[in-house]
Amino acid sequence: MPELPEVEIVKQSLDQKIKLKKINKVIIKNRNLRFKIPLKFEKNLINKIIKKITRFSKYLIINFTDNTFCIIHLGMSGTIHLVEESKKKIHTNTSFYSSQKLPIKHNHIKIYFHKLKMIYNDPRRFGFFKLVKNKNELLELFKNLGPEPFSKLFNLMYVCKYLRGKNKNIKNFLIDQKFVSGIGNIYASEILYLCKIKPTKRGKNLSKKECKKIIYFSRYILKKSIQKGGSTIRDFKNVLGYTGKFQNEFRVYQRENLTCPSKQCEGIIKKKFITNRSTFFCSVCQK
DNA sequence: AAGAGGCCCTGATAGC
DNA sequence: TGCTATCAGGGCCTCT
Repeated sequence: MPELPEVEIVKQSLDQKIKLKKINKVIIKNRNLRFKIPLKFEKNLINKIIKKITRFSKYLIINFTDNTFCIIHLGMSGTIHLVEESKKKIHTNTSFYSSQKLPIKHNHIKIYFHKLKMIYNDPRRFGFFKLVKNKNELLELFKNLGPEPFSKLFNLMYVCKYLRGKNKNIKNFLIDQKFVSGIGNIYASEILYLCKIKPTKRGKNLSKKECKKIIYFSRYILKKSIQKGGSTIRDFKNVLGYTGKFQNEFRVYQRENLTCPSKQCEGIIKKKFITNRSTFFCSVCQK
């Protein structure tokens, strides 16, 4: 469930470890990710040198020195692992399998550098890798995505205007990447809790003050989560490595039937399916 | 055109 | 024990 903060953590660690490295070899075990990996993929990557790793929304972008790019999306279960050539794992990302041990199944892509390899693991195969020829093609791919919460474009006028007259509920707006990009199902519940807004409230019924809160707390939650190394859900091995800590600070997510954490409130956290996605909220203090 | 819902996929878990 | 059903959720696609 990598949302913006988790992808940001992966980006930061990847950038540290593989910047300026040259790709020596690529091995694909399974091409059937969200988008089928073309046969020429390996050949196209060989000898490319990594300039830097950047991120937009939930997308990792490997920038090569020849001004081409490789976009990586982790889908819901994708993880990236870096392994020293001695087969000893030196680093893992933060989402599903923050185990010291490398997962055995579903290691679909292996990219080899000098004394280091990068492994892409993704049991559910909702993620993808895509090579991009130039900056224009990159912009084209992202053109339908709304601004990130941190962007100046995600401002009061934009939010009010976007929600005006809309019947759709605010929770679905928060996870709608055309409205704002980077927020997923977990953080949407957390943001609305801090805003004290009911997830089912229709866009058109939000006051200006509430729109302001949406902006403020979207930024607040994502920033806080990045500071804590993101959230690690279902970390069943629970060992060393780059395990996120923000899941310990969830106020409502997966806290059904617990009391509302707000001091003045004695409500009980409820779970409700909103368009097939679990949503958590306090029915007393969220209006 | 807005919005709802289906679908892709595997693994963990619950219930019988 | 082994079976089946349910849930997890990002994003694309179709249908109304």
